[in-house]
Amino acid sequence: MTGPVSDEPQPPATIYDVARLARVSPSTVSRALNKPGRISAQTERKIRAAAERLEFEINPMARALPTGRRMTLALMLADITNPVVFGLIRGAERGAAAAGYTLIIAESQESGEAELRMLRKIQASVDGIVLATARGPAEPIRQFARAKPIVLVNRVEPAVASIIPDVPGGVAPLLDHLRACGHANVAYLSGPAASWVNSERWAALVRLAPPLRMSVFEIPGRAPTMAGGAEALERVMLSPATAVIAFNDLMAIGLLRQARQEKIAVPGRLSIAGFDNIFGAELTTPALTTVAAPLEDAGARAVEALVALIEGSPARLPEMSPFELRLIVRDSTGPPAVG
Amino acid sequence: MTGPVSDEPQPPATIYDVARLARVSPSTVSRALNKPGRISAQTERKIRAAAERLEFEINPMARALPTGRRMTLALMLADITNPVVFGLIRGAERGAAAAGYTLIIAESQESGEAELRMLRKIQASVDGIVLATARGPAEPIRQFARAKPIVLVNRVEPAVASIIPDVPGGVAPLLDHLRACGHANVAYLSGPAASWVNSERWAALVRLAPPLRMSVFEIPGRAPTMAGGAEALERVMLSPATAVIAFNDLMAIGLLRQARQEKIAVPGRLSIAGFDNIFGAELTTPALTTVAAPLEDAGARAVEALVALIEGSPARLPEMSPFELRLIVRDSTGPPAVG
DNA sequence: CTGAAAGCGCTTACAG
DNA sequence: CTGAAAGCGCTTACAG
Repeated sequence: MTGPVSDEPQPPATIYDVARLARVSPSTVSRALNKPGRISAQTERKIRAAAERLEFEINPMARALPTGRRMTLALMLADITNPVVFGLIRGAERGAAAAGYTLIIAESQESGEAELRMLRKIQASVDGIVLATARGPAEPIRQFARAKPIVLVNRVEPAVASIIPDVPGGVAPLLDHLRACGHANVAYLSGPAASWVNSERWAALVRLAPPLRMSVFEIPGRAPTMAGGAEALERVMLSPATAVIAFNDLMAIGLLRQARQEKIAVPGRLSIAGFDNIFGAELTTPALTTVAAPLEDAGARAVEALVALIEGSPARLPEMSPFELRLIVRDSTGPPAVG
Repeated sequence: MTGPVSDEPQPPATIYDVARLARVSPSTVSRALNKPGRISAQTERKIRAAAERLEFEINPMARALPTGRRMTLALMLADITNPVVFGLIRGAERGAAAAGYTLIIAESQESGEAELRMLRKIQASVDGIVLATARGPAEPIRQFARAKPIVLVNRVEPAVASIIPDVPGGVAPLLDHLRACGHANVAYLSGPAASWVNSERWAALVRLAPPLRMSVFEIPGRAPTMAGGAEALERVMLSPATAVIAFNDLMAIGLLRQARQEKIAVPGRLSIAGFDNIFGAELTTPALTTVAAPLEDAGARAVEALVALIEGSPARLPEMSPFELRLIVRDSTGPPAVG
C-alpha cells in the first residue's frame, strides 16, 4: 500500500519508507546507503531501487545528530561586497562541493566583535570554518580553533592552520618596477589596522625599500574601499610621493579615478598600484598595475585543508606553502614626469 | 560539580547542562529560551544566567528535527562569478540575518539539470529557497514550490511567488534615448535562451521599437560573459546596427573592449548599452550606459517574501510589485557619426 | 549479513 | 508554571 509516487506534495521519504518498500529494517537501509559493500549485493540493489523510487534524499539534520557530522562548512568574510572575495567564494564553493560539503557564507562587516558573534552562532551548524579575513583578536580565534577545525586565510596564528600569500614575493617585484621607472618616494596607502596582510605589506616595504634607495611612508586609509582611496588623494598630493601602493585594488581605483577627475596625470604625476587584481582592475583608464593573488585557488586549498582537518587525524596541521603573488604591470605606473 | 568554565575545548553545552545548573527540567529550559514570558520571571532569570555561564548556543540541527524548522534559507544562482549577483547576495544575506536565518548559496552553473539536482539536494536542509536565476523547465519548479516555499527572482511561473523587474519600464527610456541620439537600427545581443529576463527584454524591444520607427534584430550571444560579448563584435559589424543593447553589462563590456581594441569608435561608430549596472560598468572608457536594477533591494525583498511564506499562512502568495529599473546614461551611447 | 534498541539534542502535547 | 515522556530521522554498537 505504498502507492505510486504522485504529483502532489508529499513529505519527503525517510529511511523507514524505504525500508518498508524494500522489506528490510531501517538499519539495513542506513548501512546500504552509507557503506556500500557491507551488505549483500541483492539487498543493496533492492534498497537502492526503493530509494530511487521514493526519491529518497537523506535528511542532513537527522544524520548530523547522532554522528555530529553536519557536512557543512562556513566561509567567514570581512565584507562580502568587496570584489576581492569573489575568487575566494568561488574557490571555496568548488572545493566544498567537490568534497561533498555545503558551504555557508558569513560576514563580519570588518568588525572583530561581529566576527566572534558569528563564529559562536554558526559553530553548531558547521564542521569547520574558513576564516578568510579575520579581524578579531588572537586569543578567541585560537580558542575556537581548539574546539573546531579552522583554517585561516591571510593571517597567521600559532597552532592554527593557515594559508597565506608570499607577501615579500609580491612586494619586491612591484618595488623593483617602480624603482626602474625612477621613483624614489613611495607612499603606502594602508588598509585596516587589524588586517594581517596590511601589516605584512608594510613590513615588506620597510624591509625592501632601503636597499633600493627608496623612501617609503604610510598614508593611513580610512576604509579599504573606493571611497577610502578617493579621500586619500589630498594627503597624497601634499606628500612627496610620486608613486602610491594601495592596500587593495578598490582603494587604488578610487584614488586613480579621483586623480583623473582632478586632472592629475596618472602615471605622469602619480603612479598608482594596487593588490588583488579584482574584476574591474583592467577596466580603468589607465588600466591598473596590480599584484595578483590566486584567490580562487587559495579558497579551494583552504577548504581542502579544512576537510583534511575534519576528516583526518586531528593531531597535526596540514602543511601549506604560501601562495605565489604575481605582478601585473599595466598602465597606471610609469616614469614620473620631470619638472 | 559542574565546575568553572575552563579554557580547554569542551563539547558545547546542551540544554541538559543548562537544566542541571539551573536546577530545572530540560523542558523548562527549552521553554524559557524559546517563548519568553511563558515561564516565571525568576525561573527564566536563573535559566538565562546558567545559559550565559555555559555559553550555551542552541544546536540548530537538533532543533530542526522535531520542529522541521531549519532556520536556513538557500539562494540559488546560475553563476556566482557574475558580478551582477553580488547585490543579490548582499541583499539576501542582510534579509536573512535580519529575520534570524542563515543563508546558503547554491550555484546551478547556468544548467537547468544542475539546478534541479541542487534543489533536490538542499531541500531537506532549508526552510525555503530564493531561486534567483532559474534556468530549468517550469514543471519541476512548480512541483517544488508546492512542497516547499520558493520565491523566484527574474522569472514568473503561475502559482509561484516571484519578484521581477518592470522590464518595459527600463527598456523604454533606453530606446527613447537611442532614438533621440538618432539611431534607427538597434541590435539586441541576447543572453541565455532559458532566461526569462532575456525573453522579456526582447519582447519589450519588439513591442516598443516600431512606434519609434526603429528596427530591431537579435544577435544571439554565445554566453552572458565578457568573452561572449567580445565574440559578438564580428556579427555586429556585419549588421546594419549603429547601436547594440546587450543582455547584460558583462557582455556589453566585452563588446566595448573588443571594439576599442579594433579601433572601432564607441559611441561614434557603435553605441553600446547594457543592463544591471554592475561594479565595473562605470570604470570602462567610455563609461557604460546601462539600465540599473536595485538588485540588493530585490534580494532583500525576495527573502522577506520567502520568510512570510514560511512563517505565514501558506495559502496565499505575498503581493509583490515589480522593481523599478533606471536608465543611467554614460558615455558609451551617443549620436552615430555621419558617413 | 541483518535486526532490535538506544541515543544524538531538541520540542511539545499531556498531565499535574 | 513545570516536569516526564514521546518523538523528530538518522546511526551504530550489540547480538544473532
